[in-house]
Amino acid sequence: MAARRNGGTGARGAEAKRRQILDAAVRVFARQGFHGCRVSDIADEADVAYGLVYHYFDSKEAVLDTLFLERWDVLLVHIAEVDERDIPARDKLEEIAGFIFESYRHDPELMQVIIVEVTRAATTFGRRHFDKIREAYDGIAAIAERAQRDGEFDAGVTPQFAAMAFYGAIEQVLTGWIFGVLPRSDADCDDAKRMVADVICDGLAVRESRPAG
Amino acid sequence: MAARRNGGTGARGAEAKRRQILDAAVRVFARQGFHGCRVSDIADEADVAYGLVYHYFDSKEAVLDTLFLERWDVLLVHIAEVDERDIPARDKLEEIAGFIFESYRHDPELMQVIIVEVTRAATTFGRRHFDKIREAYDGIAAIAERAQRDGEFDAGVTPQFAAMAFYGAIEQVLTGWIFGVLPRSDADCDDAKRMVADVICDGLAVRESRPAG
Amino acid sequence: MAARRNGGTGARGAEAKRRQILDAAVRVFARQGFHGCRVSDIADEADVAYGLVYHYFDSKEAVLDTLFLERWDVLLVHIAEVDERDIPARDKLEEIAGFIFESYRHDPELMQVIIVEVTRAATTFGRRHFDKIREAYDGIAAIAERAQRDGEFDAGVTPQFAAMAFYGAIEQVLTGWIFGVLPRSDADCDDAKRMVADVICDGLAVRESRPAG
Amino acid sequence: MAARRNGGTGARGAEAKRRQILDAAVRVFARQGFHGCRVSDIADEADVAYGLVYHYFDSKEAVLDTLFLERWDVLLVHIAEVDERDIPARDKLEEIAGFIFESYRHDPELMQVIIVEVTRAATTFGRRHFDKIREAYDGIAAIAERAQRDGEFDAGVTPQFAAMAFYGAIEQVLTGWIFGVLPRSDADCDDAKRMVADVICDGLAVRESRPAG
DNA sequence: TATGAATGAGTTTTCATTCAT
DNA sequence: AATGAATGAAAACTCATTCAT
Repeated sequence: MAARRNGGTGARGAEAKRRQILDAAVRVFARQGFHGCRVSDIADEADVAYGLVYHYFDSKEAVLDTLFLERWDVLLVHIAEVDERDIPARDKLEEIAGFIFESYRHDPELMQVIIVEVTRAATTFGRRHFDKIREAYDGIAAIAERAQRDGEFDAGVTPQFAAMAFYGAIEQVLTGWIFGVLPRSDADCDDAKRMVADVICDGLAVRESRPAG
Repeated sequence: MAARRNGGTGARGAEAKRRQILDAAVRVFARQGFHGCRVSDIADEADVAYGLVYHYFDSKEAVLDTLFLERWDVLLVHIAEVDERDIPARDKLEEIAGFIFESYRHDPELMQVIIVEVTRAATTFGRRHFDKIREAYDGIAAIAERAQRDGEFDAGVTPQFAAMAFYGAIEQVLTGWIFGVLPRSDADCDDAKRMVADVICDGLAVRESRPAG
Repeated sequence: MAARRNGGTGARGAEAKRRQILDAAVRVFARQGFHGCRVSDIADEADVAYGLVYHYFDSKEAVLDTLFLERWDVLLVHIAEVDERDIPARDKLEEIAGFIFESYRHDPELMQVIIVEVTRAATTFGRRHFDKIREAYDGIAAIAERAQRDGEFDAGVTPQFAAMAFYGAIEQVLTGWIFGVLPRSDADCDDAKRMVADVICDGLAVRESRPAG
Repeated sequence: MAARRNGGTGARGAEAKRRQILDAAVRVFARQGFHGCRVSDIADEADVAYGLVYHYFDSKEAVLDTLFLERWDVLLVHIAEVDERDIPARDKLEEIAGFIFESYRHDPELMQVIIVEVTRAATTFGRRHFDKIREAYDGIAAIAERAQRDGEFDAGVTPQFAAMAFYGAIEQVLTGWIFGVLPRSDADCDDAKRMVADVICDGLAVRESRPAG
C-alpha cells in the first residue's frame, strides 16, 4: 500500500510485476473462479509470460493463499485492535462488521475471491486456512465473552456460538451481495453494519420499551 | 421415503440399487469431498459395478444434485408449512432452525455434504442450485416480513437482510460442528435452536427488563 | 507364452491389449529411448487409446519396469538352474553368456531396452532395480566361488570381482552390438558365448601348452 | 593444467570462475545426476550468478561435455602413449586399467559423472560422444591385435571383442564401486588393476602349470 | 440390468535458455 | 564480466463418460 522498501530500480520493477500478477489473479479468480481458470489466464490478464507466475509463486494455489493471507491478516489485526478499545461490545462488533463491509466496498473482487474461494470453500482452501480463519472467530468470541463478564451481553448463548452467528450473518450478507440475492441499493454498506449489529445485539423482536417501527 | 429392503426382484430391486448408490455417495462425498472422489469410489462403496452408477444417474454431478434436491425440498416444504401455522414468528424461526439442526443430528453426513458441497460451494453447485436455495431465503424473509407487518418484529432491518442473518447464523453453526470449531457437547442441537432464536430474535445485548444471566 | 488361464472372451481380450501395449512399448523405447518418447507414442504404436496405457499400468515407468522384470526374472531363474547342474564352472558361465546372447538374438529390441534403459541407466531405472540386478551378479559370483573351492578356478580374484568382469564383458559386447561398434557378422551369438568364456576363463594370453593361433 | 589460483583480475580471474563452475558441476552431477539437477543448482554450488553459467557455456549439456572431454582426452593420450612402450601387452593392459582405477581414486566424483552420465548413458551423452569413446576401444583393440600378431595373445578372440571384454570389465568394476556393490576395501585400486589383468589375460581357470590358490 | 474395458480431453508445473541492465 | 528477471515449450497423468457384451 505504501512505498515498497527495496532500493534499486530492478527490485522495484520486479516487485511491481509480482503485484501485477496478484492483481490480475483477483480479477481472474473473481470472474472465472479458482478452478475455472488456468494459470495462463492469470498470466494473460497480468500481461506477463506464463513462467513468471511460477517465478514468483510456487503454484496456482500459492497465488490464492497470498491474496487471502494478505487481506485476512489485516482483518485479524483490526479485530485485535478493536478489542482493545474502551467502547461497548456492541460498538466493537459494529466496528468489525463495518470494517468487513467496507473492505467489500473498497475491493469487491478481492473480497469475493476470499469469501467464495477460501472461507466458504470448506473442502479446499477453507480447510487449509482453517486456523487463520478460526483466529477471527476466536477474536470475536473473546469480545463476546468479555461483554458477558461485564454484564453487557446476556450469558444465555456461549461466546463461541455468538461468534459463529455474528460472523455467519456477515458472510451470508456478503454472499448475498456477491450473487445478487440481496440488492446492493437496498442494503448499502453503512446500513449493513448497523443492521448486523441490530440483529445480533438487539434481536429482531420488538422490545416492550422500543415500539415497532 | 418408506424404507425399502433389497428383497424382491425387478423394479423394487432396481430401486434398491439406486438407493444403495445414493447412500454410498453420501458417505464418500462426506469422507473425500465431491472433487476428491472418483465415480469408482462411489461404486466401490455401494458395492456395485462402475457402469451401474451411469445406468441410474447421468453424471457424477447428477448424484449430488439428487441428494441435495431430495433433502432441500423437504426443507422447503417444512418452511412453507411452518409459515402457515398460527404461532409467533419467533417460534416459527426456532422451529425452522430446529428442523435444520435436527436434520444434522439425524444424518450428519448428508447434511455435511449438502452444506459443504452445495450451499457453501458458491462457484459450483451453489450456483447451479441458486434458485432452490433462494426459495428458502425467501420463505424465511416472508416470515420476517409478516412479523414486521404484525408488529412482532422491528422494521429497522429489511426482511431479506433478516433472512440472510438468520440462515447465515445457522449455516455457520453447522459448519462449526462439521469441522469441529464448535464443540458438539457444548452446543447440542436442542440448545442450538434456542440459541439461534435467542440471538436473532432477542439479540445478545442484555435488556433492561431481562437481567444478564 | 502359453494359453492364459482366464476364462471368458472379455478377459482374454483384455489381457491381449495389455500385451499389445507392452510389445509396442518395446519398439518405441528401442526406437526413441524411454525419455525420448511420450506415452502417446506407445499408445499410438499399440493402436490403443491413450488412457488404456494408464488402465493397465500406473505410469510410463511402470511399463518399463514390467518389461524389465518379466525378462530379468527369466534370467535369474536360468542362472539358478544352471548353477545346479553338475558341469564345470566354465560350462556354466558359457551357458549363462549363451542364454543372454540368445535372448538378444531372439528379441534384440527388448534386450536393447533392458540394457540401455535399465541395467546401464545407473541414475534412473538401474538404481530402482538395483537389488534385482544384483541378484544376477550374486548368482554368478556363487558359481565362481564354488569353482574356487573345487579347485577349478584360481583364487587370486574374488568371486565378486570375477562376476563383475564376466557380466561387464557380456554387457559391453551387447552394447557394442546395439550401437554397431562390434560387427554382428564378425561376432555372431554362438561365437560370442565361446569368446566370453575363452576370455574370462582362459584369458587372452597364450599358454605354454597352447600355441598362439 | 597448471594450477590457477583465483588471484588476479581479467582473464585469469575469468578462467578461475569457469573452473569454479566446472568443479561445482562435478559435485552437483555426482550428487543429483545430470537430469536431477537444475542449472541454478550448479550456479549455487559454484557461488556464481545463474547467468554466468551461460556466459561460459552454451548449455547445461556443454558443461558435461567439457568435463567428459577434458578427462577422456587424457585417457586417450595415455592409451596411445602406453601402446608405444616396448613392454608386453599384458603389462600395457594392466597399465591402462591402473590408470583408470587411479583416476577414480584421485577424483571419484568426476569419474562417477563420466561413467554414469556419459559412457553408460547410451541414449544421451553416450551417443553423442560415441566416436570419442570408441577411440578408446580402438586403442585397446590395437594393443590386442598387435599382441596377437606377436604371438603373445591367442587369436581365438577378435581384438575388438577382447577390447570390449577388457573395457567392460573395468567399467563394471567402477560401477560396482560407485554403487557400493563391490566393497572398496575388498578390491582396492591396486588389487583391481592386477585382477583385471589376471582375469582378462590369464583367465579364471586354473592352468595345469599353475596350481589353484 | 449389469459389467468394466476403453476412450481422450484438459492443465499444472518444470526448467533450460535468453536478454536487458 | 556479471546479474537474475523474464520467457514459453513440452508432457505425464487423471478421471468422467461411453459402449460393447
